[in-house]
Amino acid sequence: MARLPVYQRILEELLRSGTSTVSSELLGAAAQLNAAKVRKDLSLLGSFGTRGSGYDVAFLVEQIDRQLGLDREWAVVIAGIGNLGRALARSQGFAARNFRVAALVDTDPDIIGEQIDGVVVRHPDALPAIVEEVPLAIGVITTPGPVAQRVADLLVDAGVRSLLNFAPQVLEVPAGILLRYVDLSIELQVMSFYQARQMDDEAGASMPVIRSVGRSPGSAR
Amino acid sequence: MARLPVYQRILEELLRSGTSTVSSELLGAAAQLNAAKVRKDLSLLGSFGTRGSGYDVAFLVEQIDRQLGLDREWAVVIAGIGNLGRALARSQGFAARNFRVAALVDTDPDIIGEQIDGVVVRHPDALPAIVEEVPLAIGVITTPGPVAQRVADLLVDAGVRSLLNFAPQVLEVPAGILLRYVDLSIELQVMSFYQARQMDDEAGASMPVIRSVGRSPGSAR
DNA sequence: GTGTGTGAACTTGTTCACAGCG
DNA sequence: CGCTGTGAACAAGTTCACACAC
Repeated sequence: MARLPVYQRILEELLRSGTSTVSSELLGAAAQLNAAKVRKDLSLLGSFGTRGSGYDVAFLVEQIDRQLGLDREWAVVIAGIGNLGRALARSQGFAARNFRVAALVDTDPDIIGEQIDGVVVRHPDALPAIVEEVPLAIGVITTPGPVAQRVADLLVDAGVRSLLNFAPQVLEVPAGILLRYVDLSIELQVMSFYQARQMDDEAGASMPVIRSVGRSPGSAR
Repeated sequence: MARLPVYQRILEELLRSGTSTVSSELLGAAAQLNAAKVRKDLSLLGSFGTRGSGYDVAFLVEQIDRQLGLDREWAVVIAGIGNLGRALARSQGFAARNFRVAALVDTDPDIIGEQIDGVVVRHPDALPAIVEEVPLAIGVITTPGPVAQRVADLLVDAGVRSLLNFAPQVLEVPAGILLRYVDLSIELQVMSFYQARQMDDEAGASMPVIRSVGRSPGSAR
């Protein structure tokens, strides 16, 4: 369920602020969804709530972590060390959780050998060798579009099972490989779509309907 | 509809390769969804297909562009000129379509004044003045989490109607403001969730194929 | 009383299947 | 005859409402 990471973030925030118990109502408010949805979601992890008081925050975090597979460490490889790849390599999003940037690859000889946060950039040809050191779980593609497919193939051949694609390119991967797109251009287009509709609505209707367009993390989100 | 930008990308690819007509079956295969879905989606833009032959690629692109509001230019402001903000400012995702990076803001005095692709970084206090020059449509938040809410408030006050948030922070905005999250940490967690399940399943038999595009949003997103 | 867990109603989105147009 | 457009069946996801545990 795509909402679990959202709950998680909120729960950790609560933990830091010293709250030990939370109701579905509260959690829902923070996640901007209703209490029933929260309860349904959490109930399918098991019955962890206490009727009358709510959920134990620390325990819930632990359960969600386990469910998300965050009790293991995941080795991440970033392919394409341009502006975006560099930014991601340094990003806190990886470091904060059990994701470790284990490898960086690029084809540019000027970039190979460079160190980013202690990880050396290597040539994609080294992927088989890299995998022998550390089994890579997740590949992040931040190359230009035209080479993205080739890179994806290399990563899959090297044994990577999940790909997160930032390149503006629809990729083909074998069945069984998990593929997600994070596409800036698509995000922007979706936004302009809603905004255009909003403007049209305002121009057209004599009774302007305030349309609160829902947020959506992940499915994205 | 969140799939329109995906169709668009494929259609433009087809245009470049000189294809002038396309069936729902083909488009579906390229977008990794079935033909019926494609037809349903396209039918609610109007009846643009020709029975027996398919859709005219160029015409379809134009219709989708109009529907997505890409026939107008959208002024984008990026708030938070760190690694990610810089990468996005230089990104092709903006330049390629009718999104123009009209302003960059940051609070760091060392960064203010810097030029990125011809746009000068200014202080957020200048937002009202910036809006007077160019009405800003979309705000992109690439600040650290803790200041994201403040920045969002500033942007909304300045008249920005849509926000794309890269900060690891759940934001609150007034009704009527469109808010989307692109959260690396959440993307990774979703991946590890599926991958963990996949590993667990492999004791069993099935190989689930999970593919997803964009996000979410939505309430997801 | 308070807040979970869950069946049952409802809504939204997807797939099927086929009539009808080019 | 091929492929669209669409109603009708189906599935998934969301909300409601309430019994019941604490």
